[in-house]
Amino acid sequence: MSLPRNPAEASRNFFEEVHEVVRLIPPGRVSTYGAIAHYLGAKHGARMVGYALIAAVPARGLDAVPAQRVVNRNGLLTGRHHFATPTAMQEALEAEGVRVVDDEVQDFKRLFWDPSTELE
DNA sequence: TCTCTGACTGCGT
DNA sequence: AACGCAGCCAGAG
Repeated sequence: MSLPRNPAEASRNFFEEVHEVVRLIPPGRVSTYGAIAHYLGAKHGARMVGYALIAAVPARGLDAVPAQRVVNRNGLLTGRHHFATPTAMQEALEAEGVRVVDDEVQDFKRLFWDPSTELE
């Protein structure tokens, strides 16, 4: 599309894309900021994906945007501090059957869900 | 308008 | 293998 867009609208659109991808992550599976950024064309840094989630949860809610399923490339729950409580992210994951020990997703390599591969 | 910081990642030393 | 640096873009002071 060649419609002129304001910067504010462009970033809002990016947020929407992130929300949609995160929503596609199956329960009990996890993905990473970098994988999502790569799937969206890697135009935006992986940081922007995380930044989008900060706005995503308060706006759409954890039910609409399961942000707990997005961790960093090491499988660490780096964003737990942004949840209601420090343990909310871990509890949400464990409720789906994902084992979390010391802020680290167990069996991360097996549970990893890459949108570029799984979603085609 | 400039500067700093941040739910990150990959590459070079 | 470990550490440091730069790139990514947006929002706050």
